[in-house]
Amino acid sequence: MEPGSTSPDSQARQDAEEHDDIRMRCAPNPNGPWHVGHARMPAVIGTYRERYDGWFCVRFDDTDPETKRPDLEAYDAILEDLEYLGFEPDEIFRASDRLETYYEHAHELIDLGGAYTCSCSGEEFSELKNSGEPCPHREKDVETVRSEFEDMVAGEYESGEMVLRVKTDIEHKNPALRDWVAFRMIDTPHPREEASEYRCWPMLDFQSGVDDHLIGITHIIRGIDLQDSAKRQQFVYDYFGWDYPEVVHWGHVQVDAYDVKMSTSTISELIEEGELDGWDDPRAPTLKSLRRRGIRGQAIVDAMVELGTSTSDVDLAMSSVYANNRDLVDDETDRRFLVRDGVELPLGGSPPAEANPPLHPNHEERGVREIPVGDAVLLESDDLPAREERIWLKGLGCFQYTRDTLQYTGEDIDVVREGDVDVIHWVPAAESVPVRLRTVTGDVAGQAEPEVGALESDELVQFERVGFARIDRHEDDETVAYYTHS
RNA sequence: GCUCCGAUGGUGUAGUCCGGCCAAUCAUAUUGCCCUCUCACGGCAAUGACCUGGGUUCGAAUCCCAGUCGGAGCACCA
Repeated sequence: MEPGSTSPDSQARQDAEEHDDIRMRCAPNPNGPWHVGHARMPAVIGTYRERYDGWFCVRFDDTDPETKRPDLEAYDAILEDLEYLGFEPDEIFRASDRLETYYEHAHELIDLGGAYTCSCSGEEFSELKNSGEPCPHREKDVETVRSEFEDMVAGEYESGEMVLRVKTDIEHKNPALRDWVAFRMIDTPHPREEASEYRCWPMLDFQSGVDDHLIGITHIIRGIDLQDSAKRQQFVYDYFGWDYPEVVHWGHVQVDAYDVKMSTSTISELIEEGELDGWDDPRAPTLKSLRRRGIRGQAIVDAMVELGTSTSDVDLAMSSVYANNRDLVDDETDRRFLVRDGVELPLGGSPPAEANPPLHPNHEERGVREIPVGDAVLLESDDLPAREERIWLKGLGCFQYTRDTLQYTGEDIDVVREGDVDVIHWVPAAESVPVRLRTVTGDVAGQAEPEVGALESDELVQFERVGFARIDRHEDDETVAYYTHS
């Protein structure tokens, strides 16, 4: 996979021929459940794994106990999100379990003359670095560096007092690559008990670079924000005589259809403030939310794979996820009636006592619904007929709106086929069940046909002329459903 | 300031490496028609794009240069 490649298929196929094995990793920072954008990595590497008989692991890069402090619940939340998408990692690592390994490699690097301890303040060093000048610590002898690094590992420095830098090229034309920090001191204990005693933590470029080699990663995909990482890590790989994996950088993903910014910290704050109910609030652009809305993980995965791996930023249209999902569920989803903000109209003219529309128009063998009609129905306000207008109540028959009453005319379906009578959905005013439909833009109240009150939790329905929804639960006074899409 | 990277319809993508088969693929979206007791599913059709300017060439979406626009890094974040 060469940088700039935009053809996942042809590229990966070519790569598969060059390597015995395709080994990839997904390296999340466990700071919360995943938002929609996070699905891209597992979608792509998971699909490649299946396609080329490869391998992938999840490696939690949790090496900053302070600024990017890991959330203990996020480790499992992320694995659940992964499962929802339909993938199981071949192996799971936590960087915070592997500190000793990083220390060993740091020692090795020091002995090779590839690193030095430095007590410059960030500001001081930055100034020197920007003018291409080495700091006085760069020429320390190996013995001193080794002993100072051991003191770092032993926790004998405070945060900010000492770092270990990789000796790269202080005059490199790209300032981003000059003598970068490999280890620093952090006073705050890691939230994981197993790692809480460590104070000397590796930076991403060191940790990730070492791990990618040790784990045998052959292909790395990462964001353009890390486009200098490979060049930085190359210095370490050169010291150790390692070959760097193939790298692809891709741009950021934006998702339309949401008011809420797709950012873990933003969503987290909104939940904190009570603006959102939780990570699975239908208004949140998270995987937990899509799951609760009844969207199949596969629909998301397919949409993500279609985005490819271009280095430019891309917009994911939720409509493409919805289109994929509709394709997946339409055939097996039963139809039901739901009337939002219903307006009650009395019936006259002795209509049938019960309506029996099919559960699915393309599958009559699945049977019919039983909807008692009663003396009055609810219609959506947009569907209200004009005076003397005829409408066809779906599954029931033709009615004419006369003197504030819907009078049954007993006409047959030909009036619809002739095209001058609109077909609309309805529910009985007396026996319908209250429904709260939770949507991306907020909750909507409605009434559904009686059988909806007995549907299993987790069942998907299509409310005719409204859209798909997942039955979430039945509370005392209402059924709660999550709107999937139209 | 220094350093990287990118630019095909509303969105995503194919084609770019190896110039002609591209008056540009497919999907989605939108619109219209057909089917239908749903504004679902299915079928048909329409709309709609190679950032700009130079250069090389018989020929450029594709190669070269410049510009414009956009993104990213230069953290003791990931």
